Amino acid sequence: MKNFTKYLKTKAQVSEENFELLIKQLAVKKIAKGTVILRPGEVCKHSFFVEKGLLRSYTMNTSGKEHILQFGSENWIVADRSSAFFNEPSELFIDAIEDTEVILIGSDFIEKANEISPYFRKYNQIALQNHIRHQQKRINLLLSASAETRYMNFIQLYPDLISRVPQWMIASYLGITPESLSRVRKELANKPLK
Amino acid sequence: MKNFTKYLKTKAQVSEENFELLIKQLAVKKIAKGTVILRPGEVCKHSFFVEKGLLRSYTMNTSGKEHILQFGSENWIVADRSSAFFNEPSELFIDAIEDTEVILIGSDFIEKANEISPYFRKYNQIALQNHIRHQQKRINLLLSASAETRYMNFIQLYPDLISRVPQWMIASYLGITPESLSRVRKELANKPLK
DNA sequence: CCTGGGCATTGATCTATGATAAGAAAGGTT
DNA sequence: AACCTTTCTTATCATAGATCAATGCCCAGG
Repeated sequence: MKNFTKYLKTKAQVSEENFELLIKQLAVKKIAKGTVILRPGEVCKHSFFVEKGLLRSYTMNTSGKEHILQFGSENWIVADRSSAFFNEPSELFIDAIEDTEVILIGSDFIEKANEISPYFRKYNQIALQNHIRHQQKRINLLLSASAETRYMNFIQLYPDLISRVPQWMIASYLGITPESLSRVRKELANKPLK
Repeated sequence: MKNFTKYLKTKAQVSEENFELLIKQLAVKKIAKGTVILRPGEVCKHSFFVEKGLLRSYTMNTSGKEHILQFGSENWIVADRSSAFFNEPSELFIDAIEDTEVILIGSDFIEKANEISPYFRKYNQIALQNHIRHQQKRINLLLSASAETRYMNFIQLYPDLISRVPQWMIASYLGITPESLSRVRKELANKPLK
């Protein structure tokens, strides 16, 4: 829980004593690589704070094709926000790309934390706004940029993920086929300008 | 201010007396068709509640191509949330597609409303979450669906906009060229199954 | 240390959508 | 009504990226 502790104390500015109160609401869980922890139809009852490892959320269309919405490595929170907030059945899968350790954050925790720390509420607000900003950038990229540009953007945004995520998943995140990504990479290798 | 009044009283459950207090913070503004009310580099100091008319927000890349992020007709709020919240320079344009009447909502208003009505804060939260959900759906569509599918989705989601928004703007929203949209429409007209 | 199943690469097509260009239609303005 | 501008359509050609198929690679488990 080291990362999460740090997260709470710095980002949400939770005091030592409040911290003691809060951690009682939490559960830690180990998730083996490949394990699915949320699937369509289920309500997303927890947000998953990644202590260690790597998660992904994705949709699957009727013909079985996956489309990755988010990766979450250490210190990221992965969840279906809509499902959790509105208490609706999710349309997403969430599973583990690596053996992963997560902190389960339920609504009870959120409520308690909101009561206890005014910063927590504020930090949550910031997190939501960041999410919106991030999604907006992604929409804009999808509307305007070529596969190559999107890939370069990905590299810049998530340099650490390049080596941890299989290439076909990156392709899925970018909205192209693995073959296309392979070609894009080849072309980039040839013109190593800069 | 009729629409906005209704909006405040129902969605944010503001009482009559509080309402009187709040409206002092507000300004109404008429915006002629084509007028730009936010441009890149400026900080978005107001959210625009559309009383009547139609706004759009969009980006423009270096070669002058526009990419529409949002339309906002009656009862919608249009703004650059990131710029407003984080007090950063915006990267968006906002302008009027029709002669439009907006309510200017500044941060002073938000703060006051939060003080006065607990529901207001809550409603704001809901609005943010809705925004996220909506963006996520759009990302998923852009990742997975053809131009035709995206267009049909648009029709279903915004039936009223089809007649009010010029077709090339819809194309821009969908991430395709006006010519392509014209083609898509032609094909849809030919196969009027269902 | 073999071996089999994901992954990545590569090549050969195929297809949806882009680019360009031109004409037709639709509005607004005088 | 006549005119000009903007929007929409249509046609042709060009291209990014998809699809299909084959090969090689790697490394995880027996």
